[in-house]
Amino acid sequence: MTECNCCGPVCKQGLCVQKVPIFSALNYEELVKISDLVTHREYQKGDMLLHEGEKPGCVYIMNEGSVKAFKYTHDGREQILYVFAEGDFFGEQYLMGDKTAAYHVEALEAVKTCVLSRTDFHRLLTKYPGIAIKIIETLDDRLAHMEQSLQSMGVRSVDARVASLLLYYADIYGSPDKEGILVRLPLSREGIANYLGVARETISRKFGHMENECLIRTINNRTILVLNRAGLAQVSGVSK
Amino acid sequence: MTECNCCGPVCKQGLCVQKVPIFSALNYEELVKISDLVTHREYQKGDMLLHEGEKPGCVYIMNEGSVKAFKYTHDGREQILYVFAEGDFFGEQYLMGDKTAAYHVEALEAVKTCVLSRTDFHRLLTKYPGIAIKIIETLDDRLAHMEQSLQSMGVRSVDARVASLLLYYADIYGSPDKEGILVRLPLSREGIANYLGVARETISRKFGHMENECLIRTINNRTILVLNRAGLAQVSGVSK
DNA sequence: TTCATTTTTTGATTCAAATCACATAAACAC
DNA sequence: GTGTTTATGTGATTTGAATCAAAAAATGAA
Repeated sequence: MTECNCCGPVCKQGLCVQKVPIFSALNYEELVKISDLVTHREYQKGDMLLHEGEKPGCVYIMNEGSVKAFKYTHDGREQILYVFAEGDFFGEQYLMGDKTAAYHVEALEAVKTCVLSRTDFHRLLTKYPGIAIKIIETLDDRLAHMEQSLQSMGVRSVDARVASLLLYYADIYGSPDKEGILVRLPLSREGIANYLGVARETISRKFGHMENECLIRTINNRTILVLNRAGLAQVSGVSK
Repeated sequence: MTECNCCGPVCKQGLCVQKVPIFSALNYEELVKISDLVTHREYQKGDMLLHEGEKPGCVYIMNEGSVKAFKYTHDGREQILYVFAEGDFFGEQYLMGDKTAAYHVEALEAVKTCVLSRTDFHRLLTKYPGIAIKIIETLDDRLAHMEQSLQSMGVRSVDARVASLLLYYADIYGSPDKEGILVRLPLSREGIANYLGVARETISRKFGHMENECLIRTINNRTILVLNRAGLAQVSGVSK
């Protein structure tokens, strides 16, 4: 990890905090004030931003790149809980009480973050209730997403879970292409397996099966082409 | 559902909103003010408080009894997401944007709630940032709990999941007894199955197995005695 | 109490995914 | 490029939980 000096006049011009939805309620002047409170950090792929059990004392706001948040299960496997990308934030849990981080956070690629100290963050919330409300909204969204995941995990078939994850990635990371939607996956097969809580081999087999059914085409390890979005949606919604 | 008139001078004496952790940052006068904004509702077992897809326009604060929040999966099964009891709140998601309820909420027994309108709630958040911060904390806790559940669902064996749910119930609903911890379960076997996302029969078998191992004793359909807490913890933590 | 209804338990069978054991391919460093 | 390492794919087998089908208990009402 390296402290970068991208801030100062240059950054304020671009106003990196502008990217962050939780600050969207603020006007330009307020954003400038917040920029002053923010420091920046850069990480390489594989670097740890946070370890489970630590007490970081600051909020991380994702500026560039993506990270995975995960825990190890008792039998030593990695369970991925979130992938955070540009505009997402994490670490707010530890600012209030004296809680420690509930998961590890590791860079999936080169990453730039904006960092706000515990005290500054707290002060901001008190001064600008709009930010707090934005955060509540974001947390509610995240919660809704977790609820959705929990529902998938608990009840739906693995086929459905894989299909619905692919649809989700297609929506957020996909770009239209002549034959379908080109999707750069944020995670490897193994990562996807760890996220869905299934075996790596199972993902291979499911992808293979979907390819036979002409729902997708794998381009390389990190890229797939969604050929039949409706078909995937069918699989994701109708458990067989 | 019936509107109750328990409020007025009598309620203010008892100050029902006092029970609610999200208002714990406030002083007595502030609590009294909020009491004025709150209306009360009562429900019978089986009554619906909220339907998925509705836009209720108010926050529900649990005063007495318990409710389950659930969705139906595509294959028609019920997936329970939460059991809310005294002091919990829900419905805040719908106050911000124009979102609709993400789940059904049904009374598990006789229930009393405090209800705050969308606008009053919003006004409170803006006026008392402390409440917003409390809510952020609560949502973070809830999120942490979901993360935990998601992790269990995805990776841990069913034995471990059952054991960890029993431990959780023992901690929040249990009372010490000469032989162990007496636990009144908030859900039936079927409810537990729907919460964990497994078949009802599987819960029966797991309970039976745990009884053979002298970890628990079933008293009746809704009550169990935890005989060996450490043993349960062992099962919950060590996947075999 | 007794009866009816609902909930739970138990057994037999099926099935989907995990695991194990490699083969193959892709990514990366030099 | 070549070789090395890491990631992915495939087959054979095992396994744990779902499902199907009744039986037995518990609960609730009259």
